[in-house]
Amino acid sequence: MTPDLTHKRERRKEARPGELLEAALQLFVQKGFAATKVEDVAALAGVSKGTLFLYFPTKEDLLKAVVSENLAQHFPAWNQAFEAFEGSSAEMLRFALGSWWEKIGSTPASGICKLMISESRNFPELLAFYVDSVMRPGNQLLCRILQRGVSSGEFRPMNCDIAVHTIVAPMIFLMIWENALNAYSDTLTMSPKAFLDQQIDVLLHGLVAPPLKA
Amino acid sequence: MTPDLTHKRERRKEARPGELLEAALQLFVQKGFAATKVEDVAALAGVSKGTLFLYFPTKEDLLKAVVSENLAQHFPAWNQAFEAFEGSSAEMLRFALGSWWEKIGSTPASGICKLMISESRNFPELLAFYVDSVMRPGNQLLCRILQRGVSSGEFRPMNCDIAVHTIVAPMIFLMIWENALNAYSDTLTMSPKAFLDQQIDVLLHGLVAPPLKA
Amino acid sequence: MTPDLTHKRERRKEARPGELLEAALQLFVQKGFAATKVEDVAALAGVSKGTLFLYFPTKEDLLKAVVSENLAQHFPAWNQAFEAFEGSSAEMLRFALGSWWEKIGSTPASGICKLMISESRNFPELLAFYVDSVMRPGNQLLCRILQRGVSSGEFRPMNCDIAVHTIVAPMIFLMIWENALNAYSDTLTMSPKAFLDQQIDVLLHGLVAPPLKA
Amino acid sequence: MTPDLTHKRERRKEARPGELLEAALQLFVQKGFAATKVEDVAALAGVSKGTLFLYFPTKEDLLKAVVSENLAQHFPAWNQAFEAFEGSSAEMLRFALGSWWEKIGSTPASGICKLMISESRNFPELLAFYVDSVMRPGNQLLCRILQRGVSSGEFRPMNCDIAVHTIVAPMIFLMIWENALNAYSDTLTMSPKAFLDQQIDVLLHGLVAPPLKA
DNA sequence: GATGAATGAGTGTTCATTCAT
DNA sequence: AATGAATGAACACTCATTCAT
Repeated sequence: MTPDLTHKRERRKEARPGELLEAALQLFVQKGFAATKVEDVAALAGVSKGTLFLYFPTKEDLLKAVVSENLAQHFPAWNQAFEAFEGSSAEMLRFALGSWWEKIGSTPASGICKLMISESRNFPELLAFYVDSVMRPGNQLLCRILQRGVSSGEFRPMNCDIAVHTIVAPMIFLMIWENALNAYSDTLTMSPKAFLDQQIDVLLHGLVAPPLKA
Repeated sequence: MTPDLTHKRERRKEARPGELLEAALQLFVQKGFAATKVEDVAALAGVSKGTLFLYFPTKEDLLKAVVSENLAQHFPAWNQAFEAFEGSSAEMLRFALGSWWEKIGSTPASGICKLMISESRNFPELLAFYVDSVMRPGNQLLCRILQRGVSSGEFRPMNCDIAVHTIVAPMIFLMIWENALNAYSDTLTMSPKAFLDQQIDVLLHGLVAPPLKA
Repeated sequence: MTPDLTHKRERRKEARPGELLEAALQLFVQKGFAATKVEDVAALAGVSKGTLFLYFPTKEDLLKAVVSENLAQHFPAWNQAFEAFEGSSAEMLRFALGSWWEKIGSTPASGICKLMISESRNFPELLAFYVDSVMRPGNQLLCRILQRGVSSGEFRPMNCDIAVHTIVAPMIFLMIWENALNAYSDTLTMSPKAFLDQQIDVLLHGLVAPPLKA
Repeated sequence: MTPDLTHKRERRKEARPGELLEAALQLFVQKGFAATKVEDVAALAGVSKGTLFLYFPTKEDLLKAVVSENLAQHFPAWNQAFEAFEGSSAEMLRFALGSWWEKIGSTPASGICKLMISESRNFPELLAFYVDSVMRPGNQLLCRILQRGVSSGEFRPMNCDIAVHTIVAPMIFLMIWENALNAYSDTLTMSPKAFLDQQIDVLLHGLVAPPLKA
């Protein structure tokens, strides 16, 4: 009757793991790992409980897959962009944060951050994996941006390893805001864009007013 | 030594809730609410499972008590200190962060932050309570500090409601660092003090080097 | 023998609730609701504890199902039989009690009576349901039988609403005897049939000897 | 101050077991043995949980005491009344039921009947005790009344052992009515007195109208 | 004697995982 | 491959009983 039914089904079959991972990410971020039922994940993905176990042998394996599947394939491109960038270091920083917001911060992938915060101590290997494949590369990239600015004299001298956290903190803040506080959004509203803009401004120029030109 | 050990039982009775809350805070922060067994909380507090339920009718009530008991007796004193403070606004900001680090950031109470991030969506009333009794008062105090600096001309004009988050982000970052990442402390080391110092420096003066005096 | 044993699983699925209800009836009647463990019910039905909860969300729901499932499909047929009956009202009464004994009194369903007596005050809604679907219809049917006899002059005039209880009391007595006292059957023996026969005889003719015909 | 305080306290002390038994009877009848908490019994008696265990080593012992304490010291007097009775056997029957209603049926002691029905199979020794000290003596007394009537020609010949149950059934019916159905009293109303009167009338004279005197 | 804080065995209920269909 | 009925280990919570005060 429907000539492409078999085709559709095969497509679905191949899409299954992805749909399950998507559903799992959403629920794990929302309720936490322990409080999420595999049956709910399966239901959200539109399959039965048994099917989930066809693709992921245990709930913990599902978690691991959720984390590793969502992890930044972005670094190669970002590193390349860093090498090719021709503007000022301030512009580069602005570009980096903007790109991060577009690819990660504003997407469901930002939930991984909350997930790691919540579950890191229950799954240390997962944390190690996350540190190695996300935190360290990310910090290194930012560090290189800062050092570029310092070398060129655009930025003040600084301990870049520490200063990196100054850049990272508001990113984490935003991801937590999006994924943990939106339940209370009636009174807690904030425009991420406006926040990011002001944030970069403060980062670059500080809170202190410049001395009046004499 | 302690001559009134005769009333051991009664003295214990008064100490119990506190000991249980301490144990619960530790385990809830470490493993999350759902993954923590009430029996483990009781054992860590040195009592039996039944005893816990003598003081907290349900596990959820225990969580609520953990959050509310650890919250913000500090604001009255902090608000007073703000009124009485006589130095510059930059010094006031430094003082505020230092005081926060001493009373909260470096203590087990900092775990509440991770706890709220992890459980906010499962317990919206708890989040509401936290927002009302911690986040809002805290933001208001910081906002007033910023406005004081702007009014006196010490700080640049700014949207203080947004800028507050710039102050808060590294505080949250530190609390998460302490309570979520310490499992990986071998490679992730950071001196909170050094971070805070540099953080305030950047906040005040920005990353950009000042123009050379002509 | 049974060629369709291939669908064993599905056939079981349909049989499960019934088997569980049977087991629950037996144990609830024997030990009481509170003193019966769901695990024992499940074991008696030949399934695991978890399976029981697949069919009945709580122990209390199981109790409700036990009561409602065992109730009074008999009234339509009995009412019909009443309309069609052609003999004397004494014969009708004899027939009614005999039919009740056959369908209810001598079967496990008679245990519902003890169950209701024991649990009525803990589950008032259950009692309401029982009153509405068993006691009231039953009393009404008996009342109509008595009124038929009074109308025809076969029975003495009487307050039928009260007299009904005179018919019902020995029925309850028998059901209690069967379900509560059989543990002591060594010394407490009674032939229900003989009791019922004599009972009807007394009901019809009384204990008092008829005056000698002069 | 109050000179008889010590006296009062001693009186209370001696009254304790009785108050506890009274409370236990009420709650056991109301909720069943298993569903009754010893703490509730103690509270209803106005003492603490610990005190109850001072008088009754276990909950089961409390049940046993409740049953045995409430058991008929009435038989000696009743047996005596039987010997001395001078009226007709019909009058004697009427007197017996009236006396039973006054001393037992209309008092909290009637709850023992429901209690035995509910718990007999969980506590066979208790049932044995009840059968020996209540049921058998009671049946024997009634049996003798019936035989007296048969011997004198006042009653028709009958199998008294069976006929006894015909007398007993409405008594049990009344006790159950009082102790199990009163939760539904809105629609289930019945005057015990009226019921007993009509009951005796039917017992003596039957439902069947006497043949018209020719 | 009286109390009530403490205990821990016991029970209702959940849910990750298995496997016959 | 997909299903969902079945399982049973695990956990929150209860309550009879104990015992220090």
